[in-house]
Amino acid sequence: MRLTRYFLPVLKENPSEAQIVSHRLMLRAGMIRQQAAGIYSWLPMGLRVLRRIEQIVHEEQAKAGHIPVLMPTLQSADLWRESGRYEDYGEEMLRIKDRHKRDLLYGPTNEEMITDIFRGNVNSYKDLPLTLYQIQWKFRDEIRPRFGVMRGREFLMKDGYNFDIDKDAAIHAYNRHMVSYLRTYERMGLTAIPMRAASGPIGGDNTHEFLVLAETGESEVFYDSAILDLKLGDRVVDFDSREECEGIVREWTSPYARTDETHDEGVFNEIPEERRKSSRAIEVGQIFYFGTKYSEPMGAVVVNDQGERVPVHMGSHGIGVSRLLGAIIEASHDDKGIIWPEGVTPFPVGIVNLKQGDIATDGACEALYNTLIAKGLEPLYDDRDDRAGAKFATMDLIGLPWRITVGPRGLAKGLVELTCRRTGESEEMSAEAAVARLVQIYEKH
RNA sequence: CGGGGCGUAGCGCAGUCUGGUAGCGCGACGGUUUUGGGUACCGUAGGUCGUGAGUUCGAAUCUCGCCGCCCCGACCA
Repeated sequence: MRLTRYFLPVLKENPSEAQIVSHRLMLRAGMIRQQAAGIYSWLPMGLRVLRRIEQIVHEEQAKAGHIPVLMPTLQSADLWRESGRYEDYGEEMLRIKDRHKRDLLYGPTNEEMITDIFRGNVNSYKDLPLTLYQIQWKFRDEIRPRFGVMRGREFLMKDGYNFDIDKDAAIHAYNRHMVSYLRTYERMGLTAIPMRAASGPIGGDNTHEFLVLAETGESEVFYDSAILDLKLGDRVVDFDSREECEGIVREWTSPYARTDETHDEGVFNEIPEERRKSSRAIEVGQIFYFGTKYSEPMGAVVVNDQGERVPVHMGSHGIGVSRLLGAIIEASHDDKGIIWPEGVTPFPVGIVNLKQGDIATDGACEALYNTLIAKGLEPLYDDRDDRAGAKFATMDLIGLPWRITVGPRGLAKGLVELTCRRTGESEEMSAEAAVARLVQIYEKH
């Protein structure tokens, strides 16, 4: 993409509405604009990252054997009356009436709807296990939205629902989700710690939240620092294997890690002191097993291998997709701007032309631009007629992990400069070598 | 919802106390200059001062209502 043909409205100054760093940077980097309290438009740069995150979620869900669907944002109140949550959910649920005065609501979550789909179409244990998920906009009418997309009222969420014949099978689904979530966050460059949590309005006993450590987090967490050393890395996981999933879950849930809601000072104090940590953290996902809480009242039953009608065991699982942008920026930025991890960056690399209008630099940039596209690494090419300083400042702000600087000085020696946003380190090399290096870096992402 | 604050040009702000018809910086646009970290100078455009009513010869400024936004708290992916 050429910057002169793109839509990237960056701000030099901090908008007064934004308090925390991720919110400020998302506004300044031209990613989002607020339309109402807790409701945002996504501009091209923000949308690109949002789509990257969605793509990673989809890919990891597919590996775990989960099936994508898409349910509407508006739901009939009748479904929620069946589960009893229409009354229970409270003011946070946005209620709407259509022209026939029928009660609708903008879905804050979809347990009822997915259960309705299930009960109308699945009758036999032979169709289990089944896990359906979607990535869809939700609305929760927070009393006080804040922190930009981290605590918006409208938010994009991956929500998934597993249907299993019994508790053992459903626990495997729970474990499978934990493993796939760990992989998902890792690919986004995040360290997300699974922590025993409280279940809230979804219900159920078995639940973990995934938390990213950050000073601006809304949760207070306590953990054994040993958990930070755990990595899934390139490990190939057989998601059908109960033993393997259970083993990974055991490994990740053995070190102490809890939110303040479930924190136990006594158990915590048994950890060696140097590993005893507390911090603020951002919740970026949660998984639940809640058994037959919805299937029983809503009649989601299947016939088992004995010919008996039994309610299915269910769980649900969420990833805060739009919130993740904020969480990633909170975890990865400096005083100049955002630093995107390679896995989610809107563009893999930026090209800075230091002398726009110069035949040699323009030509070198064009060639580099086309070569990178041909390699599947679409660059953001700053082809504006502007000062070097202004171009560098924009690149630093929007946070592309790599930058290639092309100027007459280097070109005279046949060299360009490859700069790492995270470390600030630069290296002069031929354009071919820079392309080869980038191809190598992005092979993993 | 309780407490606090704010609403003036795209962004950041001054002007409000003490009424006289709107200004600064950045940005945008045009030029000259400059050219490896937001260059300098000249010029141009852009505002029904959130909104409605009232007071007044006259309201960004005073009064009342309404709307919106931000911060702290309780609540939440």
